[in-house]
Parts: sequence; C-alpha cells; structure tokens
Amino acid sequence: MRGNITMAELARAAGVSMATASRALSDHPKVAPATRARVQAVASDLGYVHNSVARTLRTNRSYTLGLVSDQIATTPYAGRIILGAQEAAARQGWLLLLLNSGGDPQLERREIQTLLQRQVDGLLYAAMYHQVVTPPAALAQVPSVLLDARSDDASLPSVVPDEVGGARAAVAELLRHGHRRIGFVTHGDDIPATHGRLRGYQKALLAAGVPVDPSLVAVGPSTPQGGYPAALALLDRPDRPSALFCFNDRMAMGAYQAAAALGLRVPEDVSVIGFDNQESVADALRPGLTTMALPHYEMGVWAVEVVLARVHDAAAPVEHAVLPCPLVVRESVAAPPPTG
Amino acid sequence: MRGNITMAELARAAGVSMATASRALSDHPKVAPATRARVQAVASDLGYVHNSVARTLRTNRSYTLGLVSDQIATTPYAGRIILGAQEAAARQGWLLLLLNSGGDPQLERREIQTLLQRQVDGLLYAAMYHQVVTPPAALAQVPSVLLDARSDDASLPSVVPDEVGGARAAVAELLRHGHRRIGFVTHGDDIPATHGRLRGYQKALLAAGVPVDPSLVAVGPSTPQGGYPAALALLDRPDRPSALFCFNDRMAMGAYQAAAALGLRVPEDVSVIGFDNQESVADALRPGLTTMALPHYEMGVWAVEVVLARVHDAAAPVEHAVLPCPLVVRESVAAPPPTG
DNA sequence: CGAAATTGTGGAATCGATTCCACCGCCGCT
DNA sequence: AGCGGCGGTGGAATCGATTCCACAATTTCG
Repeated sequence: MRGNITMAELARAAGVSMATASRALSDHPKVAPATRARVQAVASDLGYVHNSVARTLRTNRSYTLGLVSDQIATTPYAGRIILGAQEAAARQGWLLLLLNSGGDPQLERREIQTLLQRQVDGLLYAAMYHQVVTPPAALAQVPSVLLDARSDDASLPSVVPDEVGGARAAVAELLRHGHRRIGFVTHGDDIPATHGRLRGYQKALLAAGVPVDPSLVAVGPSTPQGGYPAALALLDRPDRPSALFCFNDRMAMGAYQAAAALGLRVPEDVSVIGFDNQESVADALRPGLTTMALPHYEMGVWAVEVVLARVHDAAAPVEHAVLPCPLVVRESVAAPPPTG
Repeated sequence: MRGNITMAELARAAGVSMATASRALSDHPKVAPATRARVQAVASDLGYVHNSVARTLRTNRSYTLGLVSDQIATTPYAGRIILGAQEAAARQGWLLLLLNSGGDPQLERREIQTLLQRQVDGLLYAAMYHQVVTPPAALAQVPSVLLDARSDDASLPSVVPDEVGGARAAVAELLRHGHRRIGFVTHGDDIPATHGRLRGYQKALLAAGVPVDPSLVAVGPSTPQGGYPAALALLDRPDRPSALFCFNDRMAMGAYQAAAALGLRVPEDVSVIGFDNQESVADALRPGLTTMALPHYEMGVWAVEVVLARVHDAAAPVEHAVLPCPLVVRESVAAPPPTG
C-alpha cells in the first residue's frame, strides 16, 4: 500500500553519499550548489519524502505537541481552542496529538505518560472553561502551558480570558448608550468567571460614577431556565433597570423570555447584553444578542506559541496571559426608553 | 528536563540482554516466568517507559491515526465526532493526530503528505456535515475512511447519518401523537440532508396513508431567520398544519417565533419537531425542542473501528454505514388541538 | 544411555535519517 | 615551492527498540 523510497536509495540514484543527500535536502551550507540542485531534483523526481519517525529518533525532536483536555468538545467552544492551537502549531511545522481525559485524574496521568513516551516536544493542558487546577506533575517533563486554566502555583505559563475586563466592557457598552440602572443576571457557582464578571460589572459602574445597587444583581442557575426567573425578578418591579448584563448568552436567552413575558421589547424597552458569544444562541435570538466573545481561538494560538518558544529556548520566561474579550455588536442594545 | 531510561540500561540493571528484556516486557511466550517477573520489577522500579518512536521505526506501526477535516470545530457538532474517534482509538491504544484544511484542497494534499510521512497507520477524512466528496488520491496509501461524507466512487468505507430514516422517525413521532396535517419547514441547498429528509418526510406520510400535500412544504434559508417566514407562511392560513417538522433546530427556533407571533402555543396549538439536536438551541428553547440527534459520536467511533479493522487486516471488506438518528424527546410535541 | 526436541537466552542486524570525524583537492599566501 | 586552510564529500556511529538466528542447557523419548 505504501511504497516509500528511502534516503539510501535517493543517495544512490543521485550518485552521492547519504550524508551529502541529507545535507542537500536540509539546505546545509556546506554542500555545493550543483550537488544540492541535483539531489533535490532527483528527490522530487522519485517523490522522496523523509521519514519523520527516523528523524525524530535521531534528533529527539518530534514536531508534535500533546493537547490534553478534561472535556474536549463537550462545550461548543472547545473546537475554537483546538482550531487555534492546531493552526498556530501548523504554521511552525508542528502537529497536535489530541487526548481527552474526561476529568479522570488517573486516566489523565496515563495519557500524559503516553504522550511523553511518544516524545512530544510540549504539552498543552486545557480546561474547557476557565478554571483553577492543580496540574499533574508529569507536565514538568517537557515545556507545558495551561490553557483556559490557571494553576495555584505559578510555575507553568497560563492563558485565560479577561473576565473582569470583558464584563467592564460589556457594562461600558450599556453606559455608553445612556443606561444608568443596569441589572446583572448571574449565577452562584464558585468559578473565576463568576467573580471576575461581577467585579467587572461593579468596576464599570464605579468608574462611571453610578452607584452599585446590590438589589440589581439576580442569581439563578446558568441556563436559560435559570436566567428567566432571575431576569423576571429584576424587570418585574417599578424601578426596573433599563438594561441587563447577563452572565452568559444562555442566561440572556432566559432574559429575553422574561422580557417577552412582561411585554417588554428588546432593545426598545430593555437592552440586553450577554457573554460568551455562543453563536448558536447569540446569533439565533431575535433581535441578535450583543455579547462579549471569549477568545478561545486566540488562547489556543497563544498557548502553542508560548510552548514552542519554550521548546526552542527552555529559559524563556513564564508568562501568564489574560486575553481580552472583544465586544460583538448585534441588535440587543439601544438607548434606554425615554420615560427612564 | 526529560531523563528517560533506555532499554539497554534496563537490561543491564536486570542482568539480562536487551533481547530478553524486550521479550519480558512484551509478554513474549518464550521467556522464563522468573526472568519476566524480575525484568518487569526492575522496569517499574526504574520507571522505564519504552520509546514509541524507536518502536515505530522498527515495527513500522505508529499506533497513530490522522484525522483530516475540512472544518474542524467550526460547527458545534465537530467536537462530538472528534471525541468519538479519539475515545474509540484510545480504547485500542491508538492516538489521533489532528489536522484541519479549512477546505483548501492544496493545503489538504500537503497535510495528508505530512501525516503519511509521520507513518500514521490510517486516515479519517471528515467533513463537518454530510457531504459528497472526491477524496484525495493519497488516502489510498493507508487504510482510510470517509467520515460524515460519501464518495462518488465507493472505494472507501464511509459513514453518514441516516437522513431518510431520521426524518421518517420524526414524522412518525408526530403521526403517533395523532397529527395528520404536518408541515415541513426546509431549505433549498443541494446537500444530501435536504433530499434525504424530504424523502423521509414523504415516506412517513405515505406509509401512514396520509396524502402528501406539496403546499405544506415551505422553504427558506436554514437559519432561525429563514425558519421564521417559512413557518409563518404555513401557520398563517385557515387550514394550517397542526405540526411542523423542521429541517433543523435552528429553523425550528424560527418556527417557535412564528408561532409566538401568531399567538399559537407550542405544543398546545402546534407541535414542532426539529433535527440535529443542537443542544444549545434545542435545550434552551421553551418548551424544550423534541428533535432527532445526529450520531456524531457514533460516526467517530465507527470510523475508527473500521480503519483499525483494515489496519489489522487489509482485506477487510469496504463497508458503508448509515447510522440511525435517535429521537430526543423534550416538550414540543403533543396531540393536535381538539378543533382539528 | 545417547539422540532429538524443547526451552530460554544472548549477539547482532535492522528500521531511516542525522551528524561527527576524517579526508581529499585546490587555492592562496609567503 | 611548500604549507595552511577551506570547501566539499563520504564512512560510519548513533538514536532505542524489535527480532532473526545461533546456541547452551535441559528435558523427553526410543
């Protein structure tokens, strides 16, 4: 099925030694231009492709990175992380070996062993939502990066979204349209996103000189079904906010439903802004949901670039990146209703 | 950083030759039980792990499969394909090398070359929605499978969802609840899903002895924005259908909006059934959308198992699988309103 | 009791590319 | 003219595991 030609055959066909053939193909300086040209011509004639496995054995460089994740692809976002990582890797000639642990620490350790015995040059340890983790010790054996996760100790580089900044920007967008009473529909799980987005919400208000009213923060499960009653509670009162910032797009969907239930139109009567830019929700709602995008693709890229930097130079500094969440404008934000 | 022990060192430590050490570790029959035990003990003491690269070079088996896709992860489903493939591969000791072409045929050829020169044992060529493709010739060099795609010639095994059967089952579910006038909200793109689901719709009606009324088929772009007017046209007439089968969940979302605009309740006044089981839509809608699930995970599993079967036995037959789309019941289907 | 068949082990070739080291000409300088 | 140096090339070791073949030590059987 596979009839690959070897370097020895190539060398013979070109009338040179293997040493010279190898050098000619890798553009080694010390090879006569004529020889190089001849070897390369013969190589492409014969359809020679080098055997990466042999090269890896000899050079101890596999041009492969391992991506270990707790929940590959269980979330709709995961794909963008993987895509970013894969493309960034490919740009530098690297490939990605994919492995998912399902969150089982024992399986995870075995998987990392498997990747290491395949001589991966580096590892990406990805969580599928922003988390604080204790990375397995085996990661230390090769350059590694935490992706969408942060470690308690700071020994590994890491990249996470800027929850605080994103929330600030979301609220700033509402402020910019003239809103002053802004509700926050959020949830109670103890994850970085919860705290960060609340902080960002508060900071944005403070920076604009708007008093922070704790009664404007409503909590429910982070689903459409949870967003509905939370948003309803905020909107179904005389001093209702003119805009809602929602923890995520799913909760924003619930907020839409709450507004509809009260006969309020989005955005004429109440503006809504979400978080996550979950396409299938944000883009599907009517009107389209303005929201903050999570930089999944960019985090994937960043992680690969940092790992490869450390592959090339083990002494590269340990960075911790916090990537911005860009605003995605659709149609759910407008000026507050005149009656105010 | 990496201080790996080699087999020669292991052999010396255990007081045997490399040949014996190798045999002891791979449970070769011809090695004395005592020797085997000793070698294995020493191996685990020293933390010996074999070097897969060296093994691959020697045995010509990489325990790696390549997954080439046109649009990895651009759709929310992609992840499930990858997950299924990865887990099925892992169960047999294989790993997945991931590569995405973005649909560029030239890049794609190069990527396949890259995978081949890494000695992958097989290839999965995945489309991210059911498609008819002309697979690159290089696939023939190793066992390969088409995933969520079908070739014009039938030389490669392939696996696709059962569009016809899924649509039949969806309509059957509506019939089962007593519906007789059933609309079909679909679109006009020339892809297998369009034709298959239409055929299934018609077949189900015919099988139930219900006349097929072409005026009950409405066409629009396959988005929520396209589903809205199409559904509206069907519902906003005196002899409106009591149920709608929608090409996908996004169009079903538009159908919900159309029903709401006409003051019709789902499912009391009109039942709706979707296709795709796109969690973030189907699960988020109120009431939850009953729909047909695409067997992405299962297709990933099937593809890997078939590739590996061909890896082990090159003469394994070329199969073409059509996997069932299971019904996912939520709350959008009920009996037709009494007035008929 | 000796020949034949096992059983267990080791030496060394092998997979395919990279690279160290040695070497051969030839140019240029004194 | 002689010598140092350099550009270009080839031989062979090397990476780490697998496996063919040979062989020693038993065991089995006529």
